[in-house]
Amino acid sequence: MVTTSSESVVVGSPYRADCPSRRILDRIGDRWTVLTVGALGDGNVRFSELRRRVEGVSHKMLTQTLRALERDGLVRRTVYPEVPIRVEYTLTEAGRTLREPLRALEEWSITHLHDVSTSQETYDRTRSS
Amino acid sequence: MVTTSSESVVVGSPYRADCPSRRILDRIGDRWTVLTVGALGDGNVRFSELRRRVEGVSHKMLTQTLRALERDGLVRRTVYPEVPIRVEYTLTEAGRTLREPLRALEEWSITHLHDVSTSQETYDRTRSS
DNA sequence: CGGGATCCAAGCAGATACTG
DNA sequence: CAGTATCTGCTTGGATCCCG
Repeated sequence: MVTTSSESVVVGSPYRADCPSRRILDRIGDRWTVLTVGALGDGNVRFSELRRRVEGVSHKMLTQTLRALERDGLVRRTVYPEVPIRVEYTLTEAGRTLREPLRALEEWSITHLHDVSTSQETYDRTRSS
Repeated sequence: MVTTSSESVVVGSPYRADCPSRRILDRIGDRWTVLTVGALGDGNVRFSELRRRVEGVSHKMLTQTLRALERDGLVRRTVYPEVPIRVEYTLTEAGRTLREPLRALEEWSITHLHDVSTSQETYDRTRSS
């Protein structure tokens, strides 16, 4: 449990349960969030197009993810009342700044893909059988 | 950095469901993984100490996270057969390289903490009641 | 002390159906 | 086309007990 002392909480310690930056980490660390932000790129992207780009995402999950991102102020939603209706999503300024750290993570993944796989295989072989 | 061919990214397209880098992203993007890697820092850290540092993590989750990290080759586990037993965890070389991108994410969170909260409040106010 | 195994509740995510 | 709502299965994760 959190000891509620009168001591003021230091901002930069996400290991504390009460640190709000943890909530942010949870949000942006979400699987579909990472992929959606990446898929948005620079331009305005329609919902259906986004759905095609982020392979495997369900209708529901994409909607939820976009709502959350919009609520966080990272994505702007524009509705064109045409028939049929057209809705486009685009990253806000804040949203764009998020792309850097995410891309860094992505690059790390790609760089260490092979090593990690190898390590996993070794680990599994020395454990099973 | 992955060499891209012409316009579209070849290897680095985690939006495809079959791309293995997605699995990595899922793993390292995990809530406890991020916090655990951060909590490990530079030194050798005991299980119980780790549990204390990563506030809120359950016994089970910490174990699972550490197992996964060990399997990925990002964490080394050392057992000292004393009484009582002592087990220390430390980041491997590969594990240390992961800290940079994760720290970038963490910093982003801290930097944008206020903006995101404000945006959320505004969003909620204009929707409910 | 570290950690595996089990049980069970709660939250998450997919499928489906319906609206503007 | 974009989005909401509901229903439901399934995964997740916490609590607990036991073992080395």
